[in-house]
Order: sequence, then C-alpha cells, then structure tokens
Amino acid sequence: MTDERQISKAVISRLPRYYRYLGELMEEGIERISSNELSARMKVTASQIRQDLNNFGGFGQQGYGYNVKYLYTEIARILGIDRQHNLIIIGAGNLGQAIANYTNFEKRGFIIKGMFDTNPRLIGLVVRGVEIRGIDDLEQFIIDNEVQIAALTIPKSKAPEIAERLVKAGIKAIWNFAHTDLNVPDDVVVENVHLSESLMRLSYRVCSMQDERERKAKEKAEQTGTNETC
Amino acid sequence: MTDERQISKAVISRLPRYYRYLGELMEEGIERISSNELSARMKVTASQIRQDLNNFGGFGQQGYGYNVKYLYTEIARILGIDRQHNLIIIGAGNLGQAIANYTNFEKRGFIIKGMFDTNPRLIGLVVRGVEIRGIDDLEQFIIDNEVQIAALTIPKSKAPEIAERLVKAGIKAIWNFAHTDLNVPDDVVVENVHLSESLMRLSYRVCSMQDERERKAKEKAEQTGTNETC
DNA sequence: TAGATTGTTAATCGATTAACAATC
DNA sequence: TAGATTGTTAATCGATTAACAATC
Repeated sequence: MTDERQISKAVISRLPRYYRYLGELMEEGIERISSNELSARMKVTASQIRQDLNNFGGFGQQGYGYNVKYLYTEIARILGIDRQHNLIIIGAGNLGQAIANYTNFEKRGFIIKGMFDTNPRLIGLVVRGVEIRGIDDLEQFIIDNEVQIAALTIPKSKAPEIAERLVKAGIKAIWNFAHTDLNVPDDVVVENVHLSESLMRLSYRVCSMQDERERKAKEKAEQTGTNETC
Repeated sequence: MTDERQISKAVISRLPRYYRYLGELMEEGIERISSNELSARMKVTASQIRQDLNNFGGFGQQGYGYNVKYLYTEIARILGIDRQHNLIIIGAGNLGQAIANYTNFEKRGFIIKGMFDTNPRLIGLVVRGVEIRGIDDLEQFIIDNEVQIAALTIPKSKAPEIAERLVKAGIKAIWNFAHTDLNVPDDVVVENVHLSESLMRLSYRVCSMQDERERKAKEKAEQTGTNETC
C-alpha cells in the first residue's frame, strides 16, 4: 500500500524540511502554494520540490499548486509522525534531559516513556513527568511499554554494550548521540547525531571562508599595485 | 597554499569520520593501514577513501598504505582543528550545558569563552569553569574575546534576532540548534543541527522497515499457502 | 477558454565505483 | 626484483535541473 520502490536517502532527508516550511505556511494562514513560491522561500529549485513530492504520488493540482494543509498531512503520514512512537532515553545527563524537555517531540507522536541512568544521584528524579530509572530494569521496561526507539545519550565507551542489550530486548531503532558507530542487525535502524563531526565540518567551512577572504584581499592588493609580485 | 579547487560537500562531510577512525587506530597502536583494510572497518569502498584523500594531495605510499599518525594530523589540519577556535554558547539550558560539558571539544581546539542566557536564575552560574552571562554583554564580549563561533541553543522564536546581533558583532560562524533556518550574509557560516528533522528521518526509516517486514511475512504466508490470494 | 502550474520525461551534472598504470 | 597498494583515469551510477506536454 505504502511502498512501490526504494526512495532515495536524499529525498527522505529533505522531507522534514518541507514539513517545517509547510507548518510555517499554515501558521501564516496560507492555504495554497506553488512549487515556485515554495522554492523561493526554501532556496531550492521548484523542479526538485516537484520531483521529490512525486516520489510519493501527485499531491498537487495543475494550474493551482499544492494545498498546504493537505500536503502537510501527507508528509506527516509518509514520515510516520502521524503514529505514536514510544521512546526511552538512555543517559539522563544534560543531553538526555534536553531531549526530554523538548515538548515538540511529543506533538510529533514521540512519547517519552522512561529515562535511564547509572548515576545513583539521578535515579528517582523526575524530568517533565518522566522518572529516571536504574539501567537494570531496561529489558523488562522495553517489553512492558512497547518501546520502539531508544535515544542513546551516553559516553562512547558504554554505547556498544547498551546497544546490544537494546537490540536483544527488541528495540526497533536507536537515535545515537554517542560518538561512535554501532554494530546492529540490518533490521535495526540507527540514526546518528555526531555533534563533534558537525562541529568539525563547521570548522572546515570557517577556515576555507577565511582562506577565500585572504585570497580576495591579496588579489585586490595586487590589482591596486600595493605589492611587487608582478 | 591550502586551496586549489572547490572540494565537494560530500567529501568534507566524510572527513570527520575518517578522523575518528584514525584516532581509534592510533589508540590500538596501529601504525599503518591500507585503503582496503580501512574500507573494511568503515564499511565504505577503498576507492572512495583513496579518491577522497587525493582531493587534498597524496598522503599514502604505493605498496605501503597510509601512515596512521601522519594521516590523522593531516586531516586535522584540513579540518582546521589544529587551530584554536573561540566559541560562545547562547542559551544555557540543558542543550547549551551539554555542549559546555563535552570536554572533547576543547581537545579539538574549540575553547568555550562564555555562555549567555536571559534567564536571571541562570546568570552568574558557572558551568565547567565558564560563567553564564546576561545577553546584554554579547557584542562587547565577542569583540574582547575574539569569538569566532556561536552555538545557538535557544528557542526558534528568539533565534533570528540573536543571529542578527551575532553577525553585526562580527561572528564568523553559527552552530545552529534552533529549529529554524537563519538568514545571514554569505560569508557567515551556518551549520545546522536540526534534531527534530533527524528524529523524523528515523521515524521514516522505522516505518519503512516495518512495512518491509510485513511485506516479507505476507510473501512467506502466500508461499506456504496460508491464505487464499492466488 | 486562457493562464497557470503540475507531473513527468529528457538532459545535465556530479559523485561513486572500477580498473590499472605508476611506483614504493 | 616481485608484491602490494597507491594515485588517477575511465566507466557507471544516481541525483539534480531543464523542458514541456498534460490538465486543472
């Protein structure tokens, strides 16, 4: 019913951004939009928008464009955020608590069922109505609460062992914030958020921007004859 | 000296991962590695590794492979993490504090000079030796401390205004955790970390994995004649 | 109906993989 | 020297953009 052929990863990774922009359009009270207008807002080509959406079927109408609310709902359905996903957070440090405190996740169907930590000082604390538990309960808790997704906000050193326990307990997906790659069976989804890698990419871009700035300054200096290179 | 031609974004985004694996190899005491061995560990093709690295020059040696330590150092240089980057964190909530507490960033040359928040309860607190300040000081602080990078861990609603102030104060890059796109001049780098989008991609993958599982189960049921479709 | 805009095919562009000569 | 493995060119694959007929 849902799947015809494999959708490319590039397309999938753009869908949440479309979803965000459509949400903003709804807030502005805009009811319909053409691929051209949307392309101007999002700074992508109209062609790409139409191509992307047509992977999932024709959501638009010739001569009219796209109905914002309808498209918004359809993308939610495609992404599976119209359903409920039960989630736990392993690691109740700042990062784990940051995720627990982000209320918008619940709006998208991600229900935080529990938090886990090994630190005795944290166990028993309640964050946004969710109790922090010791890690011994883990397997039973996953089964009892039909947990699909585990956010892993623990140090790299502990990640492989916990990942294995999660897999054995039947988890469907790991949202991995640990600075390491996890080895799991093919049918377990791992979505990595490697913040240190993100920061390194930023670093690269800052440096190459700096290089470019210097190159241009030098060029200008040469043109105005400020140095004796030629 | 450093730049010849534009390096593709795909290549850049893979460099931090190479860097991580090379670091692990060093910890294991491995001194040299061939593209083939590395490809097995990293689950990418050897061809891609060689192609990627050759964008920046020949770091290997025929018949030998790559010297781990040398390559590690070179990638650090390419990424610009051999230099010092002064950083501030705007928004001292859980996410901001999580970043402040992650010690490895300092190892890579990212020095956290200050944290800022509007919440009076947080102002004056000290996180890992860094004081949380009121946001009024922002511009002067950036100039006085030669701050290049600002991590933006504040709600979406406040992000555009702060981004504008940062740009005016001469910031070079914004590490953006706010759930919105920022409008900044071309020479200011924005690296987005949109956690909600990451979670939606995870959701998609969980659902399509589920679909596949069901499809296969159905196929099997048909083969064994458990239903009457044919 | 005429104008607008999609859905979709074709053309282009870029990234990945394969192959192999160069060379340590 | 022979074997190993890179650096690099060529072939393939996939993703993006352009174009336009279909159609609301």
